[in-house]
Amino acid sequence: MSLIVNEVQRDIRTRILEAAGRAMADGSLPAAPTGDFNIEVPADRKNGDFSSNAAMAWARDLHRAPRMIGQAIVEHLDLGGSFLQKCEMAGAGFLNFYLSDSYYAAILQDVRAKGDRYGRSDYGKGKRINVEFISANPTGPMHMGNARGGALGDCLSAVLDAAGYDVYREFYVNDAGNQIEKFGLSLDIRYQQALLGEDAAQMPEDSYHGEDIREHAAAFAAQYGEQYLHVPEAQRRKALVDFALPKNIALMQENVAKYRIVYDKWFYESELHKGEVADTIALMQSKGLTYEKDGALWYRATEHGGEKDEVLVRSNGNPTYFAADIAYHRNKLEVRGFDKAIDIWGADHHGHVARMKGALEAIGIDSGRLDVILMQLVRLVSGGEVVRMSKRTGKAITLTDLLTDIPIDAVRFLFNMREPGSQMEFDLDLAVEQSAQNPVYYCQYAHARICSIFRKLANEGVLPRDCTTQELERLNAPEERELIRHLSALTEEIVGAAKNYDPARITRYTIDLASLFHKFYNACRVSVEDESLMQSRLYLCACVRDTIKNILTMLKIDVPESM
RNA sequence: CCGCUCGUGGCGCAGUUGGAUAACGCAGCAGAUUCCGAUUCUGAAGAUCGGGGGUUCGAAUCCCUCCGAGCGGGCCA
Repeated sequence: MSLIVNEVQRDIRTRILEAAGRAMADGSLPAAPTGDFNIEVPADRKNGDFSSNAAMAWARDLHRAPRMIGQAIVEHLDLGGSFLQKCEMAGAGFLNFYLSDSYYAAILQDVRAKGDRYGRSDYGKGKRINVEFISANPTGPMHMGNARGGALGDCLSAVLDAAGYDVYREFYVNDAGNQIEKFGLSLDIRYQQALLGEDAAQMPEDSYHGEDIREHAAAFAAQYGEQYLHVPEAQRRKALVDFALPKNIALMQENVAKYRIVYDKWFYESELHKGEVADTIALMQSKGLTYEKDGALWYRATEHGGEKDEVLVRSNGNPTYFAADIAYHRNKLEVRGFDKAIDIWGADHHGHVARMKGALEAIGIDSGRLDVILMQLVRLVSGGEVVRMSKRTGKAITLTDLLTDIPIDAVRFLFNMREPGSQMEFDLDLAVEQSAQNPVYYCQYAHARICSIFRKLANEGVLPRDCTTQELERLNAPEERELIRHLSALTEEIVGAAKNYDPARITRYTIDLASLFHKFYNACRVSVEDESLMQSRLYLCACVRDTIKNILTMLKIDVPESM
């Protein structure tokens, strides 16, 4: 990856080292081995475009005051043939480097040359990553946690893809185990109640009490009448589950599609129960990781960092969710051979993380290959107050409700404005607002405004043309420089978002880009007499337009040319 | 009781492997502009970075401790 920003940083590093070498050679600095140092972008632009702490970092190695070392480096520095214009020492010994005009022109030419690939990199080196997200229980409607998980998981996947990973999106369908039995039981009782009256059967405390269960049962009763009342219980429940589960899964797939998420795979837990769960349990037994107690099979978790031992197979013979999950992760990392698995879970599952990783280690899989992103829950806010129930249905707000009320663009963007671990509020009023207050609208508007400039000038007979480096170097107003510097940071920003599993960096980057564009727009008129300057500014506009388009397209958000 | 996550102006939040005067937006105050698309800009004010200790040239960031919030600690998932 030949990023101009990275090249300059590497260049600064070698030039500092060369200068230090010369200073040591002529006795300005004592000759001694020196440690590591940083090149960074200072928070305050007054301190240069790049800054190094070399003089401070070496103070101890060389037994000299930081400022004295810095002075010697500056005096021996050779900036010939670089994008660097000058270097000054400041503060406690910082070496501040200033970029030359040619750097800014080079950035713009780079953006245009890369076109719709600008921002992409090969940082991830094609490593295969499985990102599993949403993975809602198919026993009921999807909720707000699934909404955030969907926006986060899909945009994170997009970011990882742009950073050069081979990304595989996966939805884990828990269509087996305890909760399915509970689902069948709940449907069964509602079915009997539907036909025989409310008193026919009692719903246990821990069954599913949602209205959706009643609706499924009623639909089933309407279709089959009483014919299932007199068959064995197990057969009746199976028929009910076979009736309702596909409907729930279909609804999930419908919602997910509306959300613009395309999964590479819907992985059914039931597939694992055809052998892999048993194999995994057998593997654990063969490794001596288990023992029997009270008729159940236990895993010695305490010997692998756990706080207490865990049940793998219940005394009734059914494997636990934990056992299936071990098999599932073994499937991802060993059977299918992904380099890495990323799971997005609700924060309430955090207790499961250490258990899961411990179990992977115990069966010989490097637990570092599993990363779990814990996501805090979301509260919906409207009119400054927390909203719990849907106004229309009077029931808890589902993902379906959200997607019918709020534009998908807003949902995808706004759920990615905070890092996953922070608990956030989702402002329903803001999400539908068509104004600069709404961050998505603000970013889309910047793009539309640029398109409008091109349209207007085209009507006047002005068509954009290529610009020479000298022309682009004329873009030296502070607003133009800020904007170009921000453009140059995109690739690094995407890599940073990938490294930290935090797509919020990209939404923030885009807001800043739009904001810097508006500042430029107000300070520097594009349509001016000076043809050469106008073309340079059009060139900059095109770079901003294409960059916004690249990002929004990456996040699967509409990029309107007018609005 | 134990464990995990988190505490940054009135509100919402940024702060990368420790770096320069803790950034930005909203509300509010004073003013300018209202010209390519419904704006935008400038200035002032506002923070003991939850409290206290420690590590060092240097801490919002790392360590300890206390306070507060949220969530966990099932043969639930």
